[in-house]
Amino acid sequence: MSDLLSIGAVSRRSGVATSALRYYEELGLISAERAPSGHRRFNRSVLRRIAFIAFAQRIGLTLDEIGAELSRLPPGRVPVGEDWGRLSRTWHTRIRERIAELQRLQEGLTECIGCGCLSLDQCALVNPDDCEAERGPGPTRWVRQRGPAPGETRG
Amino acid sequence: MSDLLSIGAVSRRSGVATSALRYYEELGLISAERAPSGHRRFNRSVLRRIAFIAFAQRIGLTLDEIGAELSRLPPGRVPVGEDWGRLSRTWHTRIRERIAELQRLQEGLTECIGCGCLSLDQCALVNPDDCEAERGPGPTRWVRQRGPAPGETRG
DNA sequence: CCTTGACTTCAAGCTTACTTGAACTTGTAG
DNA sequence: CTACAAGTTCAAGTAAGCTTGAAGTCAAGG
Repeated sequence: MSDLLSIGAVSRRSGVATSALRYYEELGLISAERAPSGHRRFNRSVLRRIAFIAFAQRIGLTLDEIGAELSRLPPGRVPVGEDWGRLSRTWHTRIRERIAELQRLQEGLTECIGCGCLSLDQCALVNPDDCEAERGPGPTRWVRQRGPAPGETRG
Repeated sequence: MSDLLSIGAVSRRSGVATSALRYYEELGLISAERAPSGHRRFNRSVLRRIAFIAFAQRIGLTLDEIGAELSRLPPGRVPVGEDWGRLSRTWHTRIRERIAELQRLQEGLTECIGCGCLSLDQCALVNPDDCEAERGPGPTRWVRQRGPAPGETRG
Protein backbone atom coordinates (compact mmCIF):
# COMPACT_ATOMS: atom_id res chain seq x y z
CA MET A 1 0.00 0.00 0.00
CA SER A 2 1.36 3.33 -1.07
CA ASP A 3 1.65 6.52 0.92
CA LEU A 4 -0.55 8.30 -1.57
CA LEU A 5 -4.15 9.03 -0.72
CA SER A 6 -7.07 9.95 -2.93
CA ILE A 7 -8.96 13.12 -2.18
CA GLY A 8 -11.81 11.03 -0.82
CA ALA A 9 -9.51 9.21 1.56
CA VAL A 10 -8.04 12.46 2.78
CA SER A 11 -11.51 13.87 3.23
CA ARG A 12 -12.62 10.88 5.28
CA ARG A 13 -9.51 10.92 7.44
CA SER A 14 -9.50 14.66 8.04
CA GLY A 15 -13.21 15.36 8.14
CA VAL A 16 -12.71 18.15 5.62
CA ALA A 17 -14.93 18.15 2.53
CA THR A 18 -13.36 17.38 -0.83
CA SER A 19 -14.51 20.74 -2.12
CA ALA A 20 -12.66 22.42 0.72
CA LEU A 21 -9.55 20.37 0.00
CA ARG A 22 -9.61 21.47 -3.65
CA TYR A 23 -10.05 25.01 -2.46
CA TYR A 24 -7.07 24.72 -0.15
CA GLU A 25 -5.01 23.35 -3.01
CA GLU A 26 -6.08 26.25 -5.18
CA LEU A 27 -4.93 28.63 -2.44
CA GLY A 28 -1.63 26.79 -2.21
CA LEU A 29 -2.17 25.63 1.35
CA ILE A 30 -1.77 21.99 0.39
CA SER A 31 -0.44 20.27 -2.69
CA ALA A 32 -0.88 16.99 -4.46
CA GLU A 33 0.73 14.94 -7.18
CA ARG A 34 -1.42 13.67 -9.98
CA ALA A 35 -2.13 10.14 -11.08
CA PRO A 36 -1.92 9.53 -14.85
CA SER A 37 -5.70 9.76 -14.76
CA GLY A 38 -5.51 13.32 -13.46
CA HIS A 39 -6.72 12.35 -10.01
CA ARG A 40 -5.02 13.97 -7.04
CA ARG A 41 -2.67 11.84 -5.00
CA PHE A 42 -1.94 13.28 -1.60
CA ASN A 43 1.06 12.40 0.45
CA ARG A 44 0.12 11.19 3.90
CA SER A 45 1.88 14.19 5.41
CA VAL A 46 -0.89 16.40 4.05
CA LEU A 47 -3.01 15.19 6.95
CA ARG A 48 -0.90 17.01 9.46
CA ARG A 49 -0.97 20.07 7.31
CA ILE A 50 -4.74 19.95 7.24
CA ALA A 51 -4.87 19.49 10.99
CA PHE A 52 -2.69 22.56 11.32
CA ILE A 53 -5.05 24.50 9.09
CA ALA A 54 -8.13 23.44 11.04
CA PHE A 55 -6.36 24.21 14.26
CA ALA A 56 -5.32 27.65 13.08
CA GLN A 57 -8.82 28.44 11.91
CA ARG A 58 -10.23 27.74 15.34
CA ILE A 59 -7.73 30.14 16.77
CA GLY A 60 -8.99 32.76 14.38
CA LEU A 61 -6.43 32.92 11.59
CA THR A 62 -7.64 33.51 8.05
CA LEU A 63 -6.58 31.12 5.30
CA ASP A 64 -4.35 33.88 4.03
CA GLU A 65 -2.54 34.10 7.32
CA ILE A 66 -2.37 30.35 7.54
CA GLY A 67 -0.78 30.27 4.10
CA ALA A 68 1.83 32.72 5.29
CA GLU A 69 2.58 30.53 8.29
CA LEU A 70 2.81 27.39 6.19
CA SER A 71 5.18 29.05 3.77
CA ARG A 72 7.65 29.26 6.61
CA LEU A 73 7.97 25.49 6.75
CA PRO A 74 11.20 24.09 5.33
CA PRO A 75 10.85 23.44 1.63
CA GLY A 76 11.79 20.17 0.06
CA ARG A 77 11.17 17.87 2.96
CA VAL A 78 8.38 16.68 5.18
CA PRO A 79 8.31 18.92 8.26
CA VAL A 80 9.23 17.42 11.58
CA GLY A 81 7.86 18.25 15.01
CA GLU A 82 10.29 21.05 15.63
CA ASP A 83 9.27 22.71 12.37
CA TRP A 84 5.65 22.75 13.45
CA GLY A 85 6.60 23.89 16.90
CA ARG A 86 8.42 26.90 15.50
CA LEU A 87 5.34 27.91 13.54
CA SER A 88 2.91 27.57 16.35
CA ARG A 89 5.01 29.45 18.85
CA THR A 90 3.48 32.76 17.81
CA TRP A 91 0.04 31.31 18.32
CA HIS A 92 0.41 31.09 22.05
CA THR A 93 0.52 34.85 22.11
CA ARG A 94 -2.51 35.11 19.91
CA ILE A 95 -4.50 32.67 22.00
CA ARG A 96 -3.51 34.46 25.19
CA GLU A 97 -4.65 37.77 23.76
CA ARG A 98 -7.97 36.36 22.70
CA ILE A 99 -8.50 34.76 26.10
CA ALA A 100 -7.65 38.06 27.73
CA GLU A 101 -10.20 39.83 25.59
CA LEU A 102 -12.87 37.31 26.47
CA GLN A 103 -12.06 37.72 30.13
CA ARG A 104 -12.35 41.46 29.74
CA LEU A 105 -15.73 40.94 28.10
CA GLN A 106 -16.73 38.59 30.88
CA GLU A 107 -15.81 41.23 33.40
CA GLY A 108 -17.66 43.93 31.53
CA LEU A 109 -20.66 41.69 31.34
CA THR A 110 -20.81 41.49 35.09
CA GLU A 111 -19.79 44.97 36.01
CA CYS A 112 -21.27 47.04 33.28
CA ILE A 113 -24.14 45.49 31.39
CA GLY A 114 -25.23 43.76 34.55
CA CYS A 115 -25.24 46.91 36.61
CA GLY A 116 -27.08 48.85 33.97
CA CYS A 117 -24.53 51.52 33.19
CA LEU A 118 -23.65 50.37 29.70
CA SER A 119 -24.46 53.42 27.72
CA LEU A 120 -21.34 54.04 25.70
CA ASP A 121 -20.74 57.57 26.89
CA GLN A 122 -21.30 57.38 30.61
CA CYS A 123 -19.84 54.11 31.77
CA ALA A 124 -16.43 54.30 33.37
CA LEU A 125 -15.55 50.87 32.09
CA VAL A 126 -16.34 51.69 28.51
CA ASN A 127 -14.44 54.93 28.59
CA PRO A 128 -11.95 54.52 31.38
CA ASP A 129 -9.81 57.53 32.20
CA ASP A 130 -6.82 55.45 33.00
CA CYS A 131 -6.62 53.98 29.54
CA GLU A 132 -4.96 55.44 26.50
CA ALA A 133 -6.51 58.57 25.04
CA GLU A 134 -9.67 58.15 23.04
CA ARG A 135 -9.37 56.62 19.63
CA GLY A 136 -12.72 57.91 18.55
CA PRO A 137 -16.06 57.15 20.05
CA GLY A 138 -17.52 53.77 20.76
CA PRO A 139 -17.10 51.07 23.33
CA THR A 140 -13.37 51.19 23.07
CA ARG A 141 -12.25 49.06 25.91
CA TRP A 142 -14.14 45.88 25.25
CA VAL A 143 -15.33 46.13 21.78
CA ARG A 144 -12.39 47.54 19.96
CA GLN A 145 -9.06 45.86 19.80
CA ARG A 146 -6.13 47.37 18.02
CA GLY A 147 -5.62 45.72 14.69
CA PRO A 148 -8.24 43.91 12.68
CA ALA A 149 -10.59 41.78 14.68
CA PRO A 150 -10.07 38.04 14.52
CA GLY A 151 -12.61 36.81 12.03
CA GLU A 152 -13.20 33.40 13.40
CA THR A 153 -14.70 30.82 11.14
CA ARG A 154 -17.33 28.24 11.16
CA GLY A 155 -16.12 24.71 12.00
CA MET B 1 -32.63 69.52 23.65
CA SER B 2 -34.61 66.43 22.86
CA ASP B 3 -33.74 62.86 23.56
CA LEU B 4 -33.88 62.10 19.87
CA LEU B 5 -30.69 61.63 17.91
CA SER B 6 -30.03 61.73 14.18
CA ILE B 7 -28.40 58.73 12.59
CA GLY B 8 -25.19 60.71 12.28
CA ALA B 9 -25.20 61.51 15.97
CA VAL B 10 -25.78 57.88 16.86
CA SER B 11 -23.00 56.85 14.52
CA ARG B 12 -20.58 59.30 16.09
CA ARG B 13 -21.48 58.28 19.62
CA SER B 14 -21.42 54.56 18.99
CA GLY B 15 -18.65 54.30 16.46
CA VAL B 16 -20.93 52.27 14.20
CA ALA B 17 -21.29 53.40 10.59
CA THR B 18 -24.59 54.85 9.47
CA SER B 19 -24.89 52.13 6.86
CA ALA B 20 -24.57 49.52 9.58
CA LEU B 21 -27.18 51.27 11.67
CA ARG B 22 -29.63 51.23 8.76
CA TYR B 23 -28.80 47.57 8.31
CA TYR B 24 -29.49 46.86 11.98
CA GLU B 25 -32.80 48.67 11.67
CA GLU B 26 -33.67 46.60 8.63
CA LEU B 27 -32.97 43.45 10.62
CA GLY B 28 -35.10 44.74 13.45
CA LEU B 29 -32.25 44.97 15.94
CA ILE B 30 -32.86 48.65 16.55
CA SER B 31 -35.73 50.94 15.73
CA ALA B 32 -36.27 54.63 15.13
CA GLU B 33 -39.09 57.10 14.84
CA ARG B 34 -39.20 59.35 11.84
CA ALA B 35 -39.09 63.10 11.61
CA PRO B 36 -41.65 64.67 9.26
CA SER B 37 -38.80 64.88 6.77
CA GLY B 38 -38.38 61.11 6.81
CA HIS B 39 -35.12 61.28 8.73
CA ARG B 40 -34.61 58.70 11.46
CA ARG B 41 -34.85 59.90 15.04
CA PHE B 42 -33.28 57.53 17.51
CA ASN B 43 -34.12 57.42 21.16
CA ARG B 44 -31.05 57.78 23.32
CA SER B 45 -31.61 54.27 24.67
CA VAL B 46 -30.62 52.89 21.30
CA LEU B 47 -27.02 53.53 22.30
CA ARG B 48 -27.11 50.84 24.93
CA ARG B 49 -28.76 48.50 22.51
CA ILE B 50 -25.97 49.12 20.03
CA ALA B 51 -23.37 48.59 22.71
CA PHE B 52 -25.03 45.29 23.51
CA ILE B 53 -24.91 44.33 19.85
CA ALA B 54 -21.24 45.20 19.51
CA PHE B 55 -20.51 43.37 22.70
CA ALA B 56 -22.35 40.27 21.60
CA GLN B 57 -20.57 40.27 18.27
CA ARG B 58 -17.20 40.18 19.96
CA ILE B 59 -18.36 37.21 21.92
CA GLY B 60 -19.20 35.50 18.69
CA LEU B 61 -22.96 35.77 18.32
CA THR B 62 -24.41 36.33 14.89
CA LEU B 63 -26.80 39.21 14.31
CA ASP B 64 -29.56 36.63 14.08
CA GLU B 65 -28.77 35.30 17.51
CA ILE B 66 -28.43 38.81 18.84
CA GLY B 67 -31.86 39.62 17.48
CA ALA B 68 -33.26 36.63 19.32
CA GLU B 69 -31.66 37.82 22.55
CA LEU B 70 -32.92 41.35 22.11
CA SER B 71 -36.45 40.12 21.48
CA ARG B 72 -36.44 38.86 25.05
CA LEU B 73 -36.24 42.38 26.39
CA PRO B 74 -39.46 43.68 27.90
CA PRO B 75 -41.60 45.35 25.24
CA GLY B 76 -43.07 48.77 25.69
CA ARG B 77 -40.47 50.29 27.97
CA VAL B 78 -36.82 51.18 28.04
CA PRO B 79 -34.92 48.22 29.53
CA VAL B 80 -33.30 48.68 32.90
CA GLY B 81 -30.10 47.16 34.20
CA GLU B 82 -31.74 44.00 35.43
CA ASP B 83 -33.26 43.40 32.00
CA TRP B 84 -29.86 43.53 30.39
CA GLY B 85 -28.42 41.41 33.13
CA ARG B 86 -30.94 38.67 32.49
CA LEU B 87 -30.03 38.60 28.81
CA SER B 88 -26.35 38.49 29.29
CA ARG B 89 -26.45 35.77 31.90
CA THR B 90 -26.29 33.07 29.24
CA TRP B 91 -23.27 34.73 27.76
CA HIS B 92 -21.09 33.92 30.71
CA THR B 93 -21.50 30.29 29.82
CA ARG B 94 -20.72 30.95 26.22
CA ILE B 95 -17.60 32.94 27.05
CA ARG B 96 -16.43 30.31 29.48
CA GLU B 97 -16.84 27.62 26.84
CA ARG B 98 -14.91 29.61 24.31
CA ILE B 99 -12.14 30.30 26.79
CA ALA B 100 -12.04 26.62 27.63
CA GLU B 101 -11.71 25.74 23.98
CA LEU B 102 -8.88 28.18 23.53
CA GLN B 103 -7.14 26.75 26.54
CA ARG B 104 -7.57 23.28 25.09
CA LEU B 105 -6.07 24.57 21.86
CA GLN B 106 -3.25 26.16 23.78
CA GLU B 107 -2.56 22.87 25.45
CA GLY B 108 -2.71 20.94 22.22
CA LEU B 109 -0.35 23.44 20.72
CA THR B 110 2.26 22.63 23.30
CA GLU B 111 1.71 18.94 23.70
CA CYS B 112 0.76 17.84 20.26
CA ILE B 113 1.83 20.11 17.44
CA GLY B 114 4.93 20.99 19.37
CA CYS B 115 5.91 17.40 19.97
CA GLY B 116 5.32 16.46 16.39
CA CYS B 117 2.58 13.91 16.79
CA LEU B 118 -0.22 15.89 15.23
CA SER B 119 -1.30 13.61 12.47
CA LEU B 120 -5.03 13.29 12.97
CA ASP B 121 -5.12 9.53 13.28
CA GLN B 122 -2.24 8.74 15.57
CA CYS B 123 -2.17 11.42 18.23
CA ALA B 124 -3.63 10.45 21.57
CA LEU B 125 -4.72 14.02 22.18
CA VAL B 126 -6.57 14.33 18.93
CA ASN B 127 -8.31 11.01 19.37
CA PRO B 128 -8.23 10.38 23.07
CA ASP B 129 -9.55 7.04 24.29
CA ASP B 130 -10.98 8.56 27.42
CA CYS B 131 -13.26 10.89 25.52
CA GLU B 132 -16.66 10.14 24.10
CA ALA B 133 -16.80 7.63 21.25
CA GLU B 134 -15.77 8.90 17.86
CA ARG B 135 -18.10 11.27 16.13
CA GLY B 136 -16.54 10.65 12.77
CA PRO B 137 -12.99 11.32 11.70
CA GLY B 138 -11.05 14.50 12.12
CA PRO B 139 -9.34 16.29 14.94
CA THR B 140 -12.32 15.88 17.17
CA ARG B 141 -11.05 17.06 20.47
CA TRP B 142 -9.72 20.49 19.58
CA VAL B 143 -11.15 21.31 16.30
CA ARG B 144 -14.71 20.15 16.62
CA GLN B 145 -17.08 21.53 19.14
CA ARG B 146 -20.60 20.30 19.49
CA GLY B 147 -22.99 22.71 17.89
CA PRO B 148 -22.14 25.23 15.22
CA ALA B 149 -18.82 26.92 15.59
CA PRO B 150 -18.84 30.50 16.78
CA GLY B 151 -18.50 32.61 13.69
CA GLU B 152 -16.81 35.59 15.19
CA THR B 153 -16.94 38.83 13.34
CA ARG B 154 -14.78 41.71 12.36
CA GLY B 155 -14.82 44.58 14.77
C1' DC C 1 -20.54 -3.98 -22.04
C1' DC C 2 -22.90 -1.51 -18.57
C1' DT C 3 -23.44 0.66 -14.37
C1' DT C 4 -22.02 3.01 -10.40
C1' DG C 5 -19.19 5.74 -7.71
C1' DA C 6 -15.27 8.58 -7.37
C1' DC C 7 -12.90 11.76 -9.66
C1' DT C 8 -11.98 16.09 -12.90
C1' DT C 9 -12.69 21.36 -14.14
C1' DC C 10 -15.10 25.56 -14.26
C1' DA C 11 -18.46 28.81 -13.16
C1' DA C 12 -21.83 30.31 -10.28
C1' DG C 13 -24.11 30.49 -5.82
C1' DC C 14 -24.37 30.97 -0.65
C1' DT C 15 -23.89 33.24 4.01
C1' DT C 16 -22.76 37.07 7.06
C1' DA C 17 -22.23 41.68 7.78
C1' DC C 18 -21.85 45.22 5.82
C1' DT C 19 -20.25 49.04 2.18
C1' DT C 20 -20.77 51.63 -1.97
C1' DG C 21 -23.05 54.11 -5.53
C1' DA C 22 -26.82 56.35 -7.82
C1' DA C 23 -30.32 59.46 -7.65
C1' DC C 24 -32.83 62.33 -4.92
C1' DT C 25 -34.55 65.31 -0.69
C1' DT C 26 -33.74 68.03 3.69
C1' DG C 27 -31.60 71.10 6.85
C1' DT C 28 -28.49 74.80 7.85
C1' DA C 29 -25.00 78.52 7.20
C1' DG C 30 -23.89 82.58 4.87
C1' DC D 1 -30.93 82.19 -2.79
C1' DT D 2 -27.13 79.27 -2.97
C1' DA D 3 -24.14 75.87 -1.18
C1' DC D 4 -23.17 71.99 0.96
C1' DA D 5 -23.57 68.60 4.44
C1' DA D 6 -26.52 65.11 5.92
C1' DG D 7 -30.29 62.43 5.20
C1' DT D 8 -33.37 59.07 2.19
C1' DT D 9 -34.15 54.45 -0.70
C1' DC D 10 -32.78 50.75 -3.47
C1' DA D 11 -29.75 47.83 -5.85
C1' DA D 12 -25.50 46.00 -6.33
C1' DG D 13 -20.85 44.96 -4.69
C1' DT D 14 -17.34 43.00 -1.29
C1' DA D 15 -14.82 39.57 1.51
C1' DA D 16 -14.02 34.94 3.31
C1' DG D 17 -14.65 30.26 2.91
C1' DC D 18 -16.61 27.32 0.97
C1' DT D 19 -20.67 24.53 -1.62
C1' DT D 20 -23.27 23.27 -5.59
C1' DG D 21 -24.17 22.17 -10.30
C1' DA D 22 -23.01 21.00 -14.95
C1' DA D 23 -20.65 18.24 -17.93
C1' DG D 24 -17.45 15.06 -18.58
C1' DT D 25 -13.61 11.17 -17.32
C1' DC D 26 -11.89 7.09 -14.87
C1' DA D 27 -11.90 2.61 -12.22
C1' DA D 28 -14.01 -1.50 -10.46
C1' DG D 29 -17.70 -5.02 -10.22
C1' DG D 30 -20.98 -8.14 -12.45
